[in-house]
Amino acid sequence: MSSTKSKTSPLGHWVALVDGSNFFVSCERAFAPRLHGRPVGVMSNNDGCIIARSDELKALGVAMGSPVYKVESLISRHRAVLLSSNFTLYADMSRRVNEVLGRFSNQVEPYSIDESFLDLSGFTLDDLWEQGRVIEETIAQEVHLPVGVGIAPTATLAKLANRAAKQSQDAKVYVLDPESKAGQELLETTDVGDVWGVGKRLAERLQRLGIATAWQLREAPRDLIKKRFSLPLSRIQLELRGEACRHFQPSDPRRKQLRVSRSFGQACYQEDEVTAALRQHVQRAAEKLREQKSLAKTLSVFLTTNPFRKDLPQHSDSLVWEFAQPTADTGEMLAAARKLVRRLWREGYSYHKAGVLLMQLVDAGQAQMSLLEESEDHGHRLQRERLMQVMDEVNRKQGRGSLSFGPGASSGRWRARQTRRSPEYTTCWQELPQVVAK
DNA sequence: TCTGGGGTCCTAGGACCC
DNA sequence: TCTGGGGTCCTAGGACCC
Repeated sequence: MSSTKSKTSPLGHWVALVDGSNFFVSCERAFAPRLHGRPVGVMSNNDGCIIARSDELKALGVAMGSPVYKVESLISRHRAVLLSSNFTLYADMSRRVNEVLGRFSNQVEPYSIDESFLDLSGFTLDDLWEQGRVIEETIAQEVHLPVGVGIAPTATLAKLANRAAKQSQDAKVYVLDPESKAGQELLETTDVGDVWGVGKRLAERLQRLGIATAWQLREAPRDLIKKRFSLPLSRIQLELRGEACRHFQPSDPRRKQLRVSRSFGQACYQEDEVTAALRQHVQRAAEKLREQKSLAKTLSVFLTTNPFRKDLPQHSDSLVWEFAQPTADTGEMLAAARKLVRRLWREGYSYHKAGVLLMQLVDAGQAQMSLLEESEDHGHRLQRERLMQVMDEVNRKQGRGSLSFGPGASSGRWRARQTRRSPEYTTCWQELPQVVAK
């Protein structure tokens, strides 16, 4: 994660990966003590499948991604709790974790909602163990979340260290020194498919060549890997050897594309229902775009039937719209999306999901406006920009969707089911936890 | 009845150019 | 009998991630 390719030394380059254990479930538990000690799961957006599991739920054999209807009887038999996902809460908890991490390093890279990389260069091996423990304890005390801390010379090794931390019963912290005996043993007992960046396909190809463990990948001839595989795997091999290839990313990179899509609560047969869903998605996408101060050159709309329903006719398609000029104007995007839906729509299919993608994003500040733009158009554009600002402001203060284009979105078949959502404990005044004195 | 959503990077191959 | 050889740019799709 630094560009220097120095050999590992106790005082060298160290990366920590801090990762929330069963993150979504732990966020729910932080505000609901009744959930401790019980099997708990968090469901995907449409209450469709399980996307987070407590240890107790894992122990019951409920797999990641299981469709809810398939495990429902098991759930009730064991008095397990399933909750709808509450991403507003999880995002806020994630922010709090990163706030704490900022005290331990001036290089913190949030990698996903539940994990962050930290630069811990300069510590000795002993100090690293201690530092890891302090990080873990501080987050437990201040944010009430359990985390695992993996520390190693490179990001790829830190991922493995993090796995080891989680597997050990009590520690929650693991420092991986790849030059040590213990380090070698860890790599020897790790399946190559469990290495970060080695998916199912690559793992199969590697196994056919007799490369079955992380250690064997590390020790494989460079030529073989370079010749037979892609650049990413070649980098992974170097990272396993302790040579950093992945570098710290700026703390808040602008997305290169934005997507908003949802499965419908119930299948939709009417074009106007799907259009209503897309209207919400476009507005949310435009909001995200303005949040990161970008403009989009193109917008794409897609819709699809339910691929699991083999008994129904299938149709899925997408179309791209190119704007005359890069834009972040919700109205302009809605108009484009409407035209695309009209062209995509086919009568007689039961649609299951629709979404919008904003692509070819450019920096709003540096966007090159057409030199031919008349001053009248320019005035109009500024007016629209102010309108968008006001809308964003209101929605930020009053809650998402308070102000929107077109009819309100409170109902409709496409609305996601969210039957068991927890309150927004930390981000909404109306839903603050209440303490009752007796 | 009921199966998530949102990203990134890389590569191959076509179109086009000289 | 003989039918170039590179470049660059773009896009679709694969693979992977959480």
